[in-house]
Amino acid sequence: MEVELTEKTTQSTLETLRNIRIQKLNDLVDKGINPYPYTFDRTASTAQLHEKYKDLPSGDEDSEIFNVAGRIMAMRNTGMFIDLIDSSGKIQLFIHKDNIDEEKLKLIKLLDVGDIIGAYGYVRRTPRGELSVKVKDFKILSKSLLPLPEKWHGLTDVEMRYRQRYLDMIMNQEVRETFLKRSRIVKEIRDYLSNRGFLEVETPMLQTIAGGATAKPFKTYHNTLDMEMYLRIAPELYLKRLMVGGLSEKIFEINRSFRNEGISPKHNPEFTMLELYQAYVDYNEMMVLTENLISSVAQKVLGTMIIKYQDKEINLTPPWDRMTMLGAIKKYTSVDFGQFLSLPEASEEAKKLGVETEEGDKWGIILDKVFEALVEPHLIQPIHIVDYPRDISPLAKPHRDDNRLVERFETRVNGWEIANAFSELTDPIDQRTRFEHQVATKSKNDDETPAEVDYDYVNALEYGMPPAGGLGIGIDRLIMLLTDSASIRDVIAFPTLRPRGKQ
RNA sequence: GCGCUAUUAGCUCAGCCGGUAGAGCAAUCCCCUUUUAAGGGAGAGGUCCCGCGUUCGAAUCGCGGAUAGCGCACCA
Repeated sequence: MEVELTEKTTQSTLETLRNIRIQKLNDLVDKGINPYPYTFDRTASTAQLHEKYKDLPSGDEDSEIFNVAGRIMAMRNTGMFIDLIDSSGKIQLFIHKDNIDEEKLKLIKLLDVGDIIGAYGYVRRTPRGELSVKVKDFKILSKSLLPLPEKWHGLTDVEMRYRQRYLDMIMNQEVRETFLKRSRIVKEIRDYLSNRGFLEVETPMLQTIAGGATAKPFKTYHNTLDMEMYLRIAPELYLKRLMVGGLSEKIFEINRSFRNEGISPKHNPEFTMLELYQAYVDYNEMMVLTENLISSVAQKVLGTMIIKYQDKEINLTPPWDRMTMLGAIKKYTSVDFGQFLSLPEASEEAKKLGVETEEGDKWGIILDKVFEALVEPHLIQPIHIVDYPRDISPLAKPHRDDNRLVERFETRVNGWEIANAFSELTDPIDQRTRFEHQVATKSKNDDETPAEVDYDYVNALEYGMPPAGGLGIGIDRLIMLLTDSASIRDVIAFPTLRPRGKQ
């Protein structure tokens, strides 16, 4: 089967390069070689060979035969030396006329950088110290038709790195490492929780009322049911229904939520969250769990609890500091908002500190704004900020000692909110009142507060939910910290981008 | 959503007080053959992001648009 060349009067350079490779592909077919065969019996990874032969002296060779496979990243001396990469690393292939069929040797002319090949041979370390596979035979496993980016500078164009992540991964080893770490981090979280009796569950991403957080949802539509639906902004209300059901005293979910909001180095429209609930404990237990979980994952994946993020050093060794929200504000602004109970007073004090507030801002919102502007930037080392204003926390139990507050904490690392947890509100009457109040006082341009009360959830609570601690952790941000990534797009393989007209 | 910046060969980048384009790598052909960004030689490759304008003349100046990065706003 011959492949037709692109018929065009004006060929772009890329089309020309592609056509040359298609010609090589046709030459292979003419020789009876399938350029896209089915299998290859790989017997060693490049890393395994480097490990096995790390003490092999320069100039020496072994007689054991291996099959390696991977992508050609460079060819030197007209193909006599080939750099081959696989997922574990890189090794040099040495293809010399003394070791290989004359016919096979000619095939090298039909190879290109980017092709995936399998090679058969034994290991030799060259006099210059490079571990190589001395190739007796090789097989083309996939003919590549498009040229890879330049070998020295690689692929640096950020847009192309995100749009064509596969190229980014081929060209940039550290990108592969980041995503390998991402996978290991998520696995360690699962293992940590499973080992402590947490049951992993899945709850709906398609919801009729997007609740469990304050955020603008994505809207979508179900044809057969003929109704609008929303992509979830949080799994919270469904996970707590499972707590009512008593499926397990400890449950967790790690999966995507979606928020129809701005995109930034710390925000992607779809992001991964861990949420967990544990019956019969309060938020104090969640603080301990948070720091033990995160520090343990760091230790397992990175081998240390002291991590570097950009130019900072962050020590994740538990226990972590704790400070009340009011206390933290007092520490960094010298203003005790606990004494400014009335709205006008609080607003006035915020203004004095240079924090803009808006008409209609509640006491808790003013506090939150002051906190974000003046306190958050100082919180580089891990810290639990404890006891939040009641009016920004509709799903948390009232504080047992102060009715303006709820039993909620947010864990800050590097100034970012990494975790958010409460003593979960289980009082159905209080919950109903708060939801109804929320919906009733929702202002016109507020597209983040749910438009209707989730009475089904309130109904579930009326059957009785055990007292419970609940915890949410932003997985992407945690991975950013643990992989020293500056942008959330560096830890999400395919971040949300506008489509391009042409590629 | 607003502001700033970027967009030139497949890739990485020069060129920008206006005179219609260059390099390195990759690719092609030749030479060489134990290389490490292999080396030597030759030739080739472009809607300078798109559109409109100013001008005798625009990659370069102006306006509009596209996409992206960063900052702000919103949020995790």
